[in-house]
Amino acid sequence: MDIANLSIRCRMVKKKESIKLAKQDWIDLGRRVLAQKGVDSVRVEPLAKLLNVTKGSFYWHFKNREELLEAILQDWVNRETGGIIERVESLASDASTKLLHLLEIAIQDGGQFENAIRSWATNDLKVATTLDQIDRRRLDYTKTLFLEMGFTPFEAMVRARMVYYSLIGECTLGARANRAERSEQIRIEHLILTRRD
Amino acid sequence: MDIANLSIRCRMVKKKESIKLAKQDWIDLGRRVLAQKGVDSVRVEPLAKLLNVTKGSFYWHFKNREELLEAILQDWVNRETGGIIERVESLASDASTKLLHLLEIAIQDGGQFENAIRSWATNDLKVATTLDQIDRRRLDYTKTLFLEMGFTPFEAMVRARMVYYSLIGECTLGARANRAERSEQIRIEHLILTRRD
DNA sequence: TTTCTTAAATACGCTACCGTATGGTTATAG
DNA sequence: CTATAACCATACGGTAGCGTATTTAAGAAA
Repeated sequence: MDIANLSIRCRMVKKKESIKLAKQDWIDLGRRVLAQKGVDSVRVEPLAKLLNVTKGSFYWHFKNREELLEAILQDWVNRETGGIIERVESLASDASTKLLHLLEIAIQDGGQFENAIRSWATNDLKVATTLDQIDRRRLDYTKTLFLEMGFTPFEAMVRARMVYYSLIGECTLGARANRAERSEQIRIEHLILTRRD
Repeated sequence: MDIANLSIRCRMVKKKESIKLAKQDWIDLGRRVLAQKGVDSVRVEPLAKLLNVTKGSFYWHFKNREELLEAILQDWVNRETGGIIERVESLASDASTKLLHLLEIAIQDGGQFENAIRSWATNDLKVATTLDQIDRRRLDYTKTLFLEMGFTPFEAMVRARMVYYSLIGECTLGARANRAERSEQIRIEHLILTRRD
């Protein structure tokens, strides 16, 4: 995943016969750079170079760099809505199985993008509150699963946090181990978290 | 914890009668800025301003910015060695109690510094491998605790990861809740993780 | 006191990036 | 066929930060 590969012009036809860019093209590229290099690397001139245009283009679509960053964040929120939770809900009926699916499918892109957002959030209050809302929503959902299993509210919350910590941890430490081992690990995690006194 | 408060000259005597800086002074300040603002904010001229000197001083102590960053990382490794693990070992005798202490004392500064290192590691291979070694050491230690409790190696490893994920997660999501609730949460986590079939 | 060493100031050139102003090109509506 | 809007290039002035070269100051050593 070289950063050079990010420069693929979407909607390009031939060699010199390029089509006009749209706002979304900048946002998409910005999202990838954010995921790989962090916010501080999302800069307009380098982005323009990757898109094979000059920044004249950028400043037609955006007021300034800040506006792009906001757009990237908003774009993430939109993608997140209707994400994992909905997919899990559509896959199973009982809470325990839903939890298992949650553990299985949560990590998709290795969490690079989420990590980038998290570290971005430490220096930007707006991002922090946005991320906090997402976290809360996911935690609440996970908590309901444990509530459905009959745990008390407090026990459900603690377990929900442990699930969420596991998911974040997997991203943070990077996907380790092979598929088979990971699958077995998930089975045990699921067992530990759903076991009663 | 304003960043302005970082500029306190250590080893300053009077008002204009300042003593020469040492390499460590730059490293200390660099570490704090790293924790609060991330690697990309550890820059020599701003640092110099915070220390009330010019960068002429910096380039006497360090070859370049890179050398400071390496020093900060190494400084962290040194501090880490002889850190939490040793303290836990000195506090208790049986594995289960050690685990409880580990859950209690692990998060100290809110994990800001560790978070900064983790996000730094995504863009720097040397940092990544260093961090990986630390992670491995901590995971291995936690695993031995579960082994002492009689779990199988695989079960011990999974549980060790869950512990470590919880610790990282607490840092990542930021210290939430009050002391009492947090204490109760730890008690339950400990229970969940040590319970057998 | 003179000399040597360490620490810091000053001045400089250089690069990366921001944002603006202005003008050019292309597609398309009338 | 022309006029307008959308899109982009070019050129500019400005700031922040890197690293170097040279000079200055102050304490230790001689």
